[in-house]
Amino acid sequence: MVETTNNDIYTVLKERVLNGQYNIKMRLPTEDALIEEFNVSRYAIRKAIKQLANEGLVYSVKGKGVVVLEQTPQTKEINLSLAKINGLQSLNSDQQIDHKTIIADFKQVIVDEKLHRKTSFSVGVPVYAIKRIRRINTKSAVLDINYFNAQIVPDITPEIASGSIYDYIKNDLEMKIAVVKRQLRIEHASQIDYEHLNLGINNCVGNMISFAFNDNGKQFEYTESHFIPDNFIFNQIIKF
Amino acid sequence: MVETTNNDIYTVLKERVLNGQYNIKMRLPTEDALIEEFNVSRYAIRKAIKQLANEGLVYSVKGKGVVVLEQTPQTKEINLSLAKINGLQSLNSDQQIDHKTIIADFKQVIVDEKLHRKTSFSVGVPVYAIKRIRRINTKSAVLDINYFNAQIVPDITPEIASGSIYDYIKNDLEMKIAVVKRQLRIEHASQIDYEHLNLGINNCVGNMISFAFNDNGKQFEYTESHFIPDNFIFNQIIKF
DNA sequence: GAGTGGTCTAGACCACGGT
DNA sequence: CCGTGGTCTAGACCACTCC
Repeated sequence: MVETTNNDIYTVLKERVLNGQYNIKMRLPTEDALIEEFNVSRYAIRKAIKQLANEGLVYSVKGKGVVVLEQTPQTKEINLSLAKINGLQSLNSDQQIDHKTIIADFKQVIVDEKLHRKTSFSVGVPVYAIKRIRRINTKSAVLDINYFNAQIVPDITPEIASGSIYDYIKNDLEMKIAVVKRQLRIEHASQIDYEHLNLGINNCVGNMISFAFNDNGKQFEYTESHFIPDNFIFNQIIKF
Repeated sequence: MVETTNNDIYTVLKERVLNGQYNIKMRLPTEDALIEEFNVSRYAIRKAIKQLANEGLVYSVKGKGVVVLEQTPQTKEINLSLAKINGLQSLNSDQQIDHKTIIADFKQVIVDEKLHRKTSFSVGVPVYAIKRIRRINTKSAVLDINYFNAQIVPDITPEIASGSIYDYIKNDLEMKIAVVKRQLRIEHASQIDYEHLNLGINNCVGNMISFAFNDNGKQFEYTESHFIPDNFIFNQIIKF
């Protein structure tokens, strides 16, 4: 996520926005003024501003200027979490939450027609089918149902699965994860959810479905993450 | 969302990607090749590719090229829905779904400390507090709890609220909506949800919380949209 | 009409991937 | 090493906002 030296411009501007240095006018200085101040080209300035806009901190209006969006407690949190792109994603990659992983199921299967429709892996492809429970603060909070294409992600072991498969992919296989496409739904809890999750009185789960692609454009993973209510927040910013 | 004439490059490339014209190599032509073909500058080409990347259709790799991501039935849907940015958002703005709006509550209140903490509107500000039920296919599917800053969005009437408040804001007030920040959670259903929604056997709701800002950076809306399970899908693309 | 951001061009150098 | 995309500069013109 971090790039060259001129990325510093973004950092400085962000700090100023968060500190409220521009709150009097609710505007950033003009691009020309920033070009002068940082002594860089317009490209560099615009890139920094675009990054701020992507985080929902500012908004550029043609003919007017770059508007600073009101800072509110809630929205500050949103900014933060979006900046770090954490949230549930961390369950798949690096995580800093205190948690424990339990393997409920681990096997290798061949994709049939039914599994094909669900995962969109081709029929006949060998995949690892893994079920894992994530315990967070002594609660079974997430049930991960993973399918990894065994031709692209070979030699997964229960040992690896009990740690981070993403670390294995990145560090051991030295494969680059390019894009993850996600769907999020709310579903009535199924038998398997009741078995593995601490649902309490709730009878629904969140279902985050992920399709992950490597930098050759190949889908190597299909995952359903079923999680219990009241514990997770997803953030999103829509620009008009 | 649409810009200048050279936006056509994006359209052409997108069509080719979706048609599978680049599937043999799983690559786009190099930037230089596209510059030749379209006879434009590198800037224009890169802008078009970036747009494709934002939709999750392609992924640029330094030193390698622009990789086309595998097209699968599921992921195609994701692409589509993201391209149109619909989903639940449509409930706030333009909507094409067959639905009916029922006003359950309509009043004007002054923000107190408690409401301030929830909405992040300043204490003392007059707001419209509106509750609306969205019936979709004869089912009460969504309960919208809106708070609009009455100083920024004045003169809302029940008539306006029974239609589209966003249309009123855009067309009548001629205000520009700049950014909407969203949180999505799954919550145990509350009394008011049971009263107004066709929850069936489910005892949970999705809660989409929206903070909307105009192009002066001012937050003019806080909304909670409570929706029933199994009917809505949210999409997201994460790039690494 | 003056000021501002949005688009676009032409050209340079760098960093990474693959051979 | 070559080819590729990523960053950056300098400068131009256009479209919009606001006085």
